[in-house]
Amino acid sequence: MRGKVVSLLSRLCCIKDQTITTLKKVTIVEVAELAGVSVSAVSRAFNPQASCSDKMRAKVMAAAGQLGYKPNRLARGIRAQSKLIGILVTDFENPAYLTILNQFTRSLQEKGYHSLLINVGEGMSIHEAVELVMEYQVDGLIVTSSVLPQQLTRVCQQQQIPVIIFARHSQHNPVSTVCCNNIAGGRMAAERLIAAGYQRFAFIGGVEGASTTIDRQRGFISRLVELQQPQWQVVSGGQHDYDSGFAATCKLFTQPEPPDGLFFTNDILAFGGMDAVRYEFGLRVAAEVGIIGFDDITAAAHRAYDLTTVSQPFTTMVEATVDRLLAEIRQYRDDILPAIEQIVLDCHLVERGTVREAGYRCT
Amino acid sequence: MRGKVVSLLSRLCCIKDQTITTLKKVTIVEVAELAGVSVSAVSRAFNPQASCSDKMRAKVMAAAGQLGYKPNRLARGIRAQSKLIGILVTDFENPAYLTILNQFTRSLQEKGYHSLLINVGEGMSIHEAVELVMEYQVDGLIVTSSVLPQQLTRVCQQQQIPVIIFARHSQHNPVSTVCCNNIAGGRMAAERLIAAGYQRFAFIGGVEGASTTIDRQRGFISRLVELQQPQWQVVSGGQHDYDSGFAATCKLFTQPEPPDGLFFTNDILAFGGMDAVRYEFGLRVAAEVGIIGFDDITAAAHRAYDLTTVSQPFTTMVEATVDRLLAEIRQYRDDILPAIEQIVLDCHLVERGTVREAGYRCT
DNA sequence: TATTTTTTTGCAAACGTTTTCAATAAAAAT
DNA sequence: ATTTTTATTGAAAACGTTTGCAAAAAAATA
Repeated sequence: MRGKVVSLLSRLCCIKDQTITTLKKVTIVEVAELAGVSVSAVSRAFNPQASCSDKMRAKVMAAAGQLGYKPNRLARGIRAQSKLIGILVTDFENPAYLTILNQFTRSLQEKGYHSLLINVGEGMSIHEAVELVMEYQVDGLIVTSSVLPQQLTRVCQQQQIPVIIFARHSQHNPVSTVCCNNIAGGRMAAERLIAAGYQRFAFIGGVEGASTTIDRQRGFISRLVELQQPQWQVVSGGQHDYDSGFAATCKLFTQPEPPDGLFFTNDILAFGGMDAVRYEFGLRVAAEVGIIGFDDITAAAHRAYDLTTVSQPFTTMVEATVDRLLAEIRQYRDDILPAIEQIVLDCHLVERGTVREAGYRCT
Repeated sequence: MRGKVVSLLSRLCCIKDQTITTLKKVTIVEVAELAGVSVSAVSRAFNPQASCSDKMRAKVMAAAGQLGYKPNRLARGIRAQSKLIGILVTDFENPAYLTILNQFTRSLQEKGYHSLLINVGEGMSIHEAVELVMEYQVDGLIVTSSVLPQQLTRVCQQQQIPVIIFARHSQHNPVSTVCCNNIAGGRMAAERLIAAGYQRFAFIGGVEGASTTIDRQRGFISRLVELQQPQWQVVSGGQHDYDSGFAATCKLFTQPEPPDGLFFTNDILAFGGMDAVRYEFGLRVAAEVGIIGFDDITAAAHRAYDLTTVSQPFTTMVEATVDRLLAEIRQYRDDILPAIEQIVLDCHLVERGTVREAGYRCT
């Protein structure tokens, strides 16, 4: 670590004869004493659903305000709800997840919940992550971009902790999921590329085995086959990043008969592929090679890319996830076993500049 | 919300005569009973620093394992540490913050702490955010890309909650900070652009008033002045995003004598500016217009941008922040009042393709 | 072996809330 | 005015841990 450190000798305030003056934490009992009411009254005054007269509430709030009382949510959490939602994230490469995190945290906050963010990856398996959030007594769990082993969904169910899988689906696992119609998205891409008259197609995946990629590929290929396109291939970049897209595309274009209609499983890969096409092979994007991505991240609209892509309705997906999660929390509280819901939202193609116009006839 | 919902009627397991079979949560007392020891013994067995014989620990762990016991961190938190760190984030536009969040969460997890992520913005003022994390009894607080009102630092200090400001500094506020040497970064940019022979300079800021931007601008301009450059101007994009950079640059290039050496306060703005320069005005980047950004985000290395930029040492900055925060937590625990440290780390210029070679002489 | 020191253990009291239950007060109905 | 119903309150028992204190056990010393 290079750089310099400026150390200020002592704080401006709160020092008195070398000892620290700490403000003792004010609790519910101090408030009760000052207000001249019982401890339970104070508790009720702070809980909207509890039975408490307006007069009482006013008296308590006055005392609380005077003392600067703030409830201890940990203590509350050991009897009542923690108001904590665990959010499990694996993919920190795709900038879409910053947008998604923004929306999750905001939406949860609006509804009085807060986010315990867990980074699952090296040093933290999904198993450990689930155990961890359970130790924190979360009221619910959101799993993004990965899938939960069946054993873990069972554990959550037994503890009555609802789980929603975001942007993945898992057929054999009894758990609610929210994702977009990836198959339809793949079909749109195929149709658009065919309409533009491209003839040799390629699907470029990222991490192998992701349900999203499998669906997008399936949709893409099935539509190609339906429309009698004989020439297509499927390759995998390995990772969900720019370099993987770049490298996979380089490989494609050193073949004897390179493709001319490329569909990438996400925008980042598409950026890599596009840059390989134009800068490494000197081909004209759209005119000679059509490119479609998936996600519609912010940078897809940048002039440097101007990427035609299948847009995922992230905002509605997040909203649906939060709504569903809170609904399941309520149901568990009312001793109803929530049904499993697999919510699939429509995606749509955003036309930009990386695919030539439909109706193009090659000579 | 458009799309379809598939509802599965009932879960595969855990249903029995229309009622839910819940696994009662196993607590420390069940473990104690099974192991035939006291409750406190179990507690100590789970706390590494507590005095507990190996034999006892083994016995307890066996019983705990058999019952599937997991400690309740909320209950623990009301007497001991919560192991929760509040992370306040305002900027969800800049993809750098996804990287930063990745590193913060990972680093904290490695050290046994976990992240309470708060989205401060509309609906959640910084004031509310601080109050909120205090209600959750966080052991420490990290504030990214914004500055804390002095009143709030005092509150945290009184409650013995250490705070580190990340990527900002505040002179008049007694709080530890970690950032890079933004002034030096600005000077590097000036030197490099001058060396390449550009002559009319512009600094393009984002949100007004950010300490980082002020420093970068100050460093840039002061070096221009030192090297006797008479022509420079300062403009502000308003936001920290692509469109602001694009728009600000368009304005610059509709002046009678547009600049030819551009320094943007971050990479996203620079992307916007660069795209304006080449696609809107048809100028050649580097050859005709030099562009330098700040941050060195992933996309700066993409071939489509290949942006020369001042690199912030995010990894070391995060590490320094976490180290310092945990050190202050220990100090508070040992009744030492932590000193205020302002850690400033070196940044460096990453040479890419948006500035022509040094030594260029214009005709 | 007898004594001192150190380590390990259990008991019981916190920690700051919520919640059940019964009692009281207020309102509504007779 | 009396009874019934409903809303509000307080006392005390949870909730699942940690921790101070003292007793007991083990280890070290004489």
